[in-house]
Amino acid sequence: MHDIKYIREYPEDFDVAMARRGMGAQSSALLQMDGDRRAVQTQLQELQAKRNDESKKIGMIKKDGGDANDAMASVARMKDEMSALEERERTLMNSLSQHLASLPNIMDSDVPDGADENENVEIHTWGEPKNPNGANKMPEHFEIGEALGMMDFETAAKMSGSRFVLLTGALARLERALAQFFLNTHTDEHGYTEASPPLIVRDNAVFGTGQLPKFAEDLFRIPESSVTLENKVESSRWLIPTSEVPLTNIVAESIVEENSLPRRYTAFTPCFRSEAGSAGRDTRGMLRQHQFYKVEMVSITKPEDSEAEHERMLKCAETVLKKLKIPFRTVLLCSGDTGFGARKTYDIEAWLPGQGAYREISSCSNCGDFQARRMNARFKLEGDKHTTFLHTLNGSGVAVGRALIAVVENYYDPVDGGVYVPEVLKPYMGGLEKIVKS
RNA sequence: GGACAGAUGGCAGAGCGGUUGAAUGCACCGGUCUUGAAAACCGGCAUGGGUUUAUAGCCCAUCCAGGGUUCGAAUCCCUGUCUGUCCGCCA
Repeated sequence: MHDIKYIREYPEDFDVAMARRGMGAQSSALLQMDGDRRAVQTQLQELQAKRNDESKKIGMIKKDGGDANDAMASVARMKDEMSALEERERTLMNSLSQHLASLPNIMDSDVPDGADENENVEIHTWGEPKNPNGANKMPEHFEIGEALGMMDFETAAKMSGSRFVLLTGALARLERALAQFFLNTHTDEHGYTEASPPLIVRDNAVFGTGQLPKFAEDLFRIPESSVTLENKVESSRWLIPTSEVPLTNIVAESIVEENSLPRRYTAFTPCFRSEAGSAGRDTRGMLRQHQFYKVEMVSITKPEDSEAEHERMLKCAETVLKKLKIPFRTVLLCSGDTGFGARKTYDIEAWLPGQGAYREISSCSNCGDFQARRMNARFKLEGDKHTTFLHTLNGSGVAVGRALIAVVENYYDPVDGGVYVPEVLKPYMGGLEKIVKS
């Protein structure tokens, strides 16, 4: 994990921005830390310059066969002071970086204030929810799936524990059909480049997207250790919690060509989450699993383009739900519900007749330059001497497991307990019209 | 898993422990020449940081990463990462 590029002038409202995140004032402490660091650095650099001069002299004297003892003694005198300064600089830089790494992203000014998800703001709705008030008792997806004999939680628990599911037959195929449909739509119609990324990543990748160091407990860790002569070195790799991680890290540590922007990637991958701390929530069914499939969209843009790209991405996600004819609503997350790395987030919530509620099926976030700073991802404007941090965005397009739930509940036929196949999925289901108990 | 070899600027590719941020070629940008183009010739062409009103100058750092030896490291030593080749195993 490298040092995060820090801000030199904190904007007046930086402390206000942090307060919206429930954090105390930061700017004066940061400026102080940075000032200290720079003072030490300047001192050190002056010494280094002197040392370099002396060393060059020694080189020249020795070349001519002269006596360089005076110059060597002079350098020797600087040594202690230099190593002390180096040590101090390292310490100061480390604490500054660590501090910066722990700070959340600054939210966009149009993110509404609010404590939690109850204060998110509805932007719009689409479609006619079946059973809008939950007046009629309608079955939930797990009741439908279990009755069909194609959704088996017990068998999955036997081999893997809780929060896993075994799909079989037409429901297993439905999952694959959804993924295919999403991917094809995003690549063929929305201009995304399909990627098939690694599912296991290193520390720095997860740090770059912001899940580390703060949210390590939400991830599945693969411990690794290598034994060296002196000691045992512990390290880790991580199962990706979302393909946002590998897709965004495509541009990590690089300076991309301006004319290659915006870059848009989509991938269909499993996602792994420990779900630590969510004990007791959504325990029934496959709404909240340790492992689920998701089609993800990631965009890399210039700063001035990220807002428009965010709206575009949201439309791409909404489009697949419209094509599936799943009623949904779109909400703008309030300050209390906006994630650590996001500047602004829209959630799309699909209507689930069995629950009589809208439930999250997609989350589209503009991260601004937050992730780019962490992973040092830049581009260079034509004619500009310096590089500029990119903006990164990610969105589910959409969660496959939850889309399956939505299809099962919205296309349920109470007459025979079957599930109609949505029109757009039929080509992927071998023309099957309806999933019924075999 | 075992045994070797390697990692240098956008690319290719030099580099004895000493004024090397780094030869040379290609690519790219600007100019001269030309009716225009090509060729030829001339010039420019990394990133981060410090200082500074300055994207002027000066300075520091960076030749995969982190340590070390040394007055001085791209060059020597150690560790890690990655790449290549061979062997073993394997979807």
